[in-house]
Amino acid sequence: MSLDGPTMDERIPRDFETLRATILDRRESLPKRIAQIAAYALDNPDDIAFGTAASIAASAGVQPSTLIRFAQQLGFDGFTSLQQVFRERLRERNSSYDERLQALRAKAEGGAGHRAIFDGFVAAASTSLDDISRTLDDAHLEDAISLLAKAQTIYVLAKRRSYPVATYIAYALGKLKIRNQLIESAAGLNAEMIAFATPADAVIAISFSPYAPATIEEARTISEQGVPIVAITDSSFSPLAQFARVWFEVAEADFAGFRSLSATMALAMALTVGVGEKRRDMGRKRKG
Amino acid sequence: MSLDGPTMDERIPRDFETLRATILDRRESLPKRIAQIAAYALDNPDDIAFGTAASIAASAGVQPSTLIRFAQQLGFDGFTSLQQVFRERLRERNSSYDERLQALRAKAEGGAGHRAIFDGFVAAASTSLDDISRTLDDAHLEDAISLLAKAQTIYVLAKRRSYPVATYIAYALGKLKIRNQLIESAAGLNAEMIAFATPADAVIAISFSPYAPATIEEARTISEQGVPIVAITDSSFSPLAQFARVWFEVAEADFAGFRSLSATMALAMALTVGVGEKRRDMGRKRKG
DNA sequence: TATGGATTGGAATTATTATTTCATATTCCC
DNA sequence: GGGAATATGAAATAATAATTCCAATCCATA
Repeated sequence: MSLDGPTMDERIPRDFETLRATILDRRESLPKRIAQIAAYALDNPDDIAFGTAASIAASAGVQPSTLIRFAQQLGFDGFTSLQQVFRERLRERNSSYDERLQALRAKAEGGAGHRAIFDGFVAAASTSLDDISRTLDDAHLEDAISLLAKAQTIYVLAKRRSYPVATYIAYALGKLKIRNQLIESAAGLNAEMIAFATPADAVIAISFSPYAPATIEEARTISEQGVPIVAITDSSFSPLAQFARVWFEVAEADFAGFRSLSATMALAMALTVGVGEKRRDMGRKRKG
Repeated sequence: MSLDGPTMDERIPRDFETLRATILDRRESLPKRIAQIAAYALDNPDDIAFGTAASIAASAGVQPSTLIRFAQQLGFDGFTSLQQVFRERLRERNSSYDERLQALRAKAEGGAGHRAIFDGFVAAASTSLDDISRTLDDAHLEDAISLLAKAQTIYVLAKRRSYPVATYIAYALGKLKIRNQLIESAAGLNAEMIAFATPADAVIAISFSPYAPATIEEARTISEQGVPIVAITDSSFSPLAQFARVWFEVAEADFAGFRSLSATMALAMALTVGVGEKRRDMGRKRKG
């Protein structure tokens, strides 16, 4: 009475991720040889995309007919339509990292419309991330996190272009329930705010060339009070570097006169969440 | 005497880059139809990798036999072996990009130290950028820029996690000498600020789930005043979307509970600089 | 351990696809 | 402008690959 078959309303997977999920889901209930080809398909998706039914079957150690049964069991009408999904997957994943960046840059430079601008910013952000993940020094990261984790209050100091990073740090520290103070210029009370900082506190200062004079001045003042500073800046000649206990050099790529913030943001978040984690560890040790 | 043919020592390109160079090199000396398919091949390498001789030929506007002649002229013995090169390219480039991100994610998940946290944020940012550059709709971008370029004042509305983006937009608009107003909560005068906005202005509103109620309320008020809104949000169900004239869906990857901002930042910068450019064009037309 | 149903292997068949061929058109050189 | 060499189009042919079919095997159940 019950008539199974392709006319049933079982949805046939159109994209690779759905297909993968479907296969994983049914894994247990599949016959031995079908399961064998299913495993092969998930392990060697490229082979499915490029091979012929015969070659794939041979590699997986089954008969071509089994491969077709596998496809049909998933709701496709044959191997060919199953293969389409595997090919689509390769198509959609765009070029290798380098090719991708090259393509973006080319589009950004050659292209006419506003899409080119967008591509330019994406390329700049990618380049910056690439760069920082290669150059970041693990030891500096550890040092900075230790230093900040010990602070009673973390002051965050940044102006102009770096200010968005500062606000994100303040937001994240707040969510992690870490006492912090964003030094903003709005009310003109910076000097007073800074005066409260003691050597038991710490500062995250962010400034890039051309360095906002106010940031540098405030960093000087605060370091003279004996408050340790973690600096994020763009060169070892940066005036910030000389006041800092630990400092990071972050090279952000720019486009259309605006530098990316992606690398700085990633570092800022790592510092923030790192401090949060360290604090939890310290709390546990003290109690335990 | 001179015996041309496949036995000559002309090297047949085995990898895509060599092939590309070879084609570019001979471009001038190729017959019309062969040149036509050569151009098509370099412009649509994916089609060559997956299509059939007939389908490719049709897309390129030539006969299948021409496609084969093209392959032979490059030293291959037929279309099939030429196609191999295009397939190999897809295979290789894919693994490199995937492996890259997977490696980062693996390090982030497996790694012990704080470096793992950092890698996690870099991976999240990369993924987000990757994603947005695939999904961003060019037409929406154009619409949004046109709309904003016409505005007398651009209001920027964002709270909490989105606030850093808003501050960067405000900074960039300021540098481009475009009149703008950041709607901040500090002084509690938001309602008064918003009341100044007219239909001749425009708003960039940014909010992600969980949507800050204040942002939604302010967006509603301002849209009821007839001020057009460009929204950046994370889902078509977002309450922001319903008030917006144009809206962008940006899916940011997250790590350790904090979402990346890299994709949103890239989009924000593209909008800002796009508006700056459009304004300059408009000014030139009016004068000329 | 017999029996029915599901699963599998392998060859036969059908379909699709690459390649070849040949007539026609175009180009280039004398 | 004429003729040879080259290039192109279109259909015929050859090759390759997908699919189907049926007999053999396996497995669970009575």
